[in-house]
Amino acid sequence: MLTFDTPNQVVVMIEHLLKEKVIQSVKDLYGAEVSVKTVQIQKTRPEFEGDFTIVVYPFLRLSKKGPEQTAEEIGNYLADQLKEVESFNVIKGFLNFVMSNSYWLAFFNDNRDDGSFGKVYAAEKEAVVVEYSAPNTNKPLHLGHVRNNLLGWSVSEILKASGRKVVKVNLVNDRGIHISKSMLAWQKWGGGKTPESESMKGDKLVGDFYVMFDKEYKCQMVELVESGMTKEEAAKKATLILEAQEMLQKWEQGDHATRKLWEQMNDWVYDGFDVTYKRMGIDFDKIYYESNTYLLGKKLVDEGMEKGVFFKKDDGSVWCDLSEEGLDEKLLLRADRTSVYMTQDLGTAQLRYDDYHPSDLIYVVGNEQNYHFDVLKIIMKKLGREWAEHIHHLNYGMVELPHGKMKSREGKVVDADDLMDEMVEIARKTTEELGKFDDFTPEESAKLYEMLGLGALKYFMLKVDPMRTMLFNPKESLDFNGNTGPFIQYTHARIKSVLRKAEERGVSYSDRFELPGALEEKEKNLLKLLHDYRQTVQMAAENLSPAMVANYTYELAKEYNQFYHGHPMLKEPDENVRNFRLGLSGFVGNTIKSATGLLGIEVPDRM
RNA sequence: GGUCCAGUAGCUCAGUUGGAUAGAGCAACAGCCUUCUAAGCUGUCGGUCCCAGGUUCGAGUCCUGGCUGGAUCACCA
Repeated sequence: MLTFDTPNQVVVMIEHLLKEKVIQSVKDLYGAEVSVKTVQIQKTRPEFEGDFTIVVYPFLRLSKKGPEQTAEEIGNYLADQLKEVESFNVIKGFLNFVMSNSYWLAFFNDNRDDGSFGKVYAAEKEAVVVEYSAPNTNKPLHLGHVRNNLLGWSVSEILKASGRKVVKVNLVNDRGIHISKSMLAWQKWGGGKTPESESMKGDKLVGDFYVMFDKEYKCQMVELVESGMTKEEAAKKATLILEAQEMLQKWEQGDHATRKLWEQMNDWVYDGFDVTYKRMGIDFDKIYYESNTYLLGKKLVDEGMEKGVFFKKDDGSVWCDLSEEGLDEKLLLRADRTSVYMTQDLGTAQLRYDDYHPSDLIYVVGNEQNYHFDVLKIIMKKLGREWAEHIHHLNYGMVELPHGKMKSREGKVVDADDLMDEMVEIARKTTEELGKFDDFTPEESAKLYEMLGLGALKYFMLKVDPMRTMLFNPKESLDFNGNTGPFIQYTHARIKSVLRKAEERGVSYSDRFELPGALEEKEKNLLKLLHDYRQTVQMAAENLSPAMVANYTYELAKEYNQFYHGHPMLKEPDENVRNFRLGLSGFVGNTIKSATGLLGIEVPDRM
């Protein structure tokens, strides 16, 4: 999705070297040019001997020889020229290279203690702006926001680790007709209730009034329909909606009392959101408020009128004609001059561009808004903003529940706070059932449960490709075994435990190693996986996909557990082998910590 | 109806720009704790990669057409 403007020089990998040599070998052997793209390098499948594999089928046209012979010739060429290549074998059109032990050992020795292994912090000058969360001030955060927040935060961290400068921004949807609804409900039926008087989180209190409004509004509509109105008429004529509209206009005119109420209720909500964000572990570099940007949006609408790209209808409403693009007409300003969603987003996009002149603007927003972002891009381009080309909509699928969908207006949602509570509670129960660590203080235990519960939740949400609609089944999703966050956390704790024991026994394993003999299969597998980490981070950044990091981390943890099972360390008599395995464990531990860090998952030293 | 997205084991999901015999976890069943953490490891069972064509040395992956599911096409945000 994102392309790298500056090729990454810091991460020079053996794959690149192999590629270059293959291109050269084809040139020298067959006198033909091949592009970088046609050279495919992949990891050798476990059932064959080798570390890297090159597919030679694409070169047969040039060599005018059979696959085996071509592979043999290229293999000889590379084995001759690269000291890192130990040997090679050919199976059909597949050329498998075995890298030398000294290559793997050098990789191991050079990187195992590097705390920033796999990450590249050579920041570009221009930032990438990532918007996520974008809450609505009258709805408490729910399951959908959880996916959004985790995705946005993690994508930002991954981009940073890949060498980009990132600005994390939130856009608070703090104005509009929906806000008037909860304000009106509070005025009418609130009886002066406050978060303090009710001992409630502010966002929950305001959310309740929003639900209350909707309920009463529906009652009014039913009455009107019974008195002979059509449904559409009733929806427009109900006194509650008329009052809400009047309130919105008062707000836009800056009416003192209305503004004051609005500020007070918003403050309640922000206090509530802060608690949720903090617990979730996400943060922002900058917060935009729509109440500050919608006026800029209106200016852009005026600009569009002057440029003749928008037009006005008889009632005074302003529209943009998108029929050339195969779309409809889009409303930008109501007849009463109040702004709509698109107006605000035009303004925020402009403001954000002016603030940072970013190379890319990423919007983490659900896929139900694909149309909105298509339109946003088109309109910005019509206004002559060339940078609109760099707007990316990172859309993600909805989170569905086993029994139908969530409906926030009816209050049928999986609330983010409740969900976190539940996960942490399960972590507590599970740990207690396993009978672990009676020596933990209550504070230490609480911290561990929090880590595990949230780790399970985060991993569950992030391991799935963002594009997919995912199913959240509370019963099955809250598992702590298998492909889960706690499994990875457990692996880390296990590694730390061994290293702790080694230290207690005074075993030092910090030297560079010269390993006698060959690496064992599991050891080699681990080295290969660790070797992949840098590439995984880069790919995850390009694809804006935390799922790639999550799945990589699982593979690594799984491979380590297999290694752990069959390879003693502290009891290994050969000191050199023992120390190598301890060093390898440390390397894996560091990498797990680094990778989970990109996902916002903390790993404990004991569990 | 138009547009966009998805469809892989009973369930939840992996599957880097097309590459070798499509992989995990859960569930089910059978094993492994006096030995560095059993939240682990090993094994068994489980597949028409939605269907049909096409492209080519090669298709889960690309193209076309269907089928199924979801989203969207608001003076809600």
